[in-house]
Order: sequence, then C-alpha cells, then structure tokens
Amino acid sequence: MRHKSFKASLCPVARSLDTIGEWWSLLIVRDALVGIRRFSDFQKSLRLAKNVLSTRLKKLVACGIMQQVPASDGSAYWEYALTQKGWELFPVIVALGQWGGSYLFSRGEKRLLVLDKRTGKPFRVQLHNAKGEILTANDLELVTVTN
Amino acid sequence: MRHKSFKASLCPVARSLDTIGEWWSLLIVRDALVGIRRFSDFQKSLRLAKNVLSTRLKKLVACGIMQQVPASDGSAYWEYALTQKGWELFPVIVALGQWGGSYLFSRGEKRLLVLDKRTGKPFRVQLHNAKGEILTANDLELVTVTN
DNA sequence: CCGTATCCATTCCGATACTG
DNA sequence: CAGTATCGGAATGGATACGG
Repeated sequence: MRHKSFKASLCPVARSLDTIGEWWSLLIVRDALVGIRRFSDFQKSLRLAKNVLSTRLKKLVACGIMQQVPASDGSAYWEYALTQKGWELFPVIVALGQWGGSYLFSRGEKRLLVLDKRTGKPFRVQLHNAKGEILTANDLELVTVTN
Repeated sequence: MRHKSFKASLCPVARSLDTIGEWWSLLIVRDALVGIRRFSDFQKSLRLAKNVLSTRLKKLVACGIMQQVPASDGSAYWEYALTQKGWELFPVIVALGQWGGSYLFSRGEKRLLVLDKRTGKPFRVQLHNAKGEILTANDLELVTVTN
C-alpha cells in the first residue's frame, strides 16, 4: 500500500487527489487540454516511460476522465480525449499554473502560459460566492452536507 | 529517483506539482486553511505516520508554503502556519474540492463543503479573462512568456 | 506533547526488449 | 506507431520504538 486510500473520505479534496493525485495524471490532462490526443505525442511531451503512460491512460479512462476514440487519421489506433469530467479539471490546472507561475519562476525565466484566445491575455481563476463577490481564504467556513 | 523532476520545466503546472504534488502535501495545506496548526492535530486529522508528517511539514516550510511560529499556548513547541504563498493555494484546493464534489460522491453521501462565512453559500471557482468575462477550456491558447 | 530514528514491505518508475 | 511484459533499483509510507 503506497498510502492510505482517500476514496471513502468525506473531503472532496482528498477524493480528488485519490483520483488524479498520482504523478503524471494531471500533466496528462494538461496536455489533453491543449490538444494532445495520441499515445506517442503524450510520450514525447512528457518523456515518461511507455508502460507508465499506458497505466495512467487506462486509469484515466477507467475513472471517466478520458475516453478512447478511433484515431482521426483512419489508422487502427486510439486517440485519447477528455470527457466532460475531464474538461472540468481545467480550473484545477489553471489554479495550479497560476500559483506556480507566481511563485516558482525566477525573473528572466521563460514559462508557458495559457491565454484567452480572443483577448490574448492570461486567464485568472478566482473565487466567488453566490452573489459573484470575490472572496479570499478568510471568508471560509467548513460544514458537512449530504448530496 | 521516483520520477523525473519537473523543477526545471517551463510549465508552471509541472513545477507546482513538483512542489506540492506529493501525497499529503495538499491535504496538510487544506487542514491549515481551516485552522489546524499543531503537529498532533494534523496527525489526528490526516492519520498519517508521524515521520511522514514531519517530513512533509519540513518540506512545506523549506519551500515557503508554511512557517513555524511559537506555540500560542506558551508551550515550548511550534505551530505551523501558512505563509502568503501557502494561502494562495486556496484556489487550487477549492478547485479540487469543487471537481471532487461534483464527480466523486454518490447521492446521499455526506461530504465536507467550504462555505462563504457571511452568506452561508458555497464558494465557486471560476475562470476569467482580463475583462472579467467567464471563460471555458475552449478559449485557451498556449504561449511562452518571459518573467 | 512533539517530534526523530529505524526498519521493512510495497510499489513505483524507468529502461529495455518484444509484439502486432 | 501503439502498446505489453519484464526486471531491478530506488524511494516511499506505515509501524513502532525512542527521546526531548
């Protein structure tokens, strides 16, 4: 057992990490978000071992984040596309990128950035309450609810 | 080497994961966000081995996400508090929780939820462009910039 | 109460060889 | 190109014992 499972945790954050917290998983999703679909392209982009990529893709498919679709070029292989559940990881990726971009790069270092296609400006991820007001971590309260 | 390091990656997401992608790290931050500060309280909440907690806290302190402060009860020990850098992981946590809450709980299951203290309603994390318009994953474009 | 040190089983990753 | 199979080394996480 690598670590205790969080599958039964009441905390959605813990369950999320249990599902996509493994090394590579979110990076595969990131690549998929920017259009990568083929096995070899993931491998080239991420430079991870093929067996590991294979395992991760299978797991992502199994938990409904990605799906296999017939290759668009007519070849006999699969392509891997995000499902709706996978696309909705976009805010997670952007939040991670925003934080990393702020704190993990030195001046003068190059970095990748995701931009709004139309305006050419960066995305920002922000927290809102139901009224659309922007909130900070000081405004939070923790409760238990039932679905 | 458990996996390749992303420390030198151009991608902020990869660097973020390199920093806080280990098991437990983000859950420790989550606990800290809701007010946990003491070693034993982290341990009780997370039920992880003490040596692992110790290692993680050290690493979080080393990379500037948490800081040790003298215990508020006058005892000889430390408490662990988030730095600004740590607080700014809040959107990451909320995004993960939002996704997990949407997709990883069955009907009737209890789950934890973070609410806006004043309104008692849930937070939401959303993506905006510079004009404040809400965006989706279809609007993205990838570029390289220099700090 | 707050950790550190040690030990062990697990498993995880990367490399490589191989198949269709 | 798209994987699968196998292997060895490394590192991790949990348990536990110990010490301040």
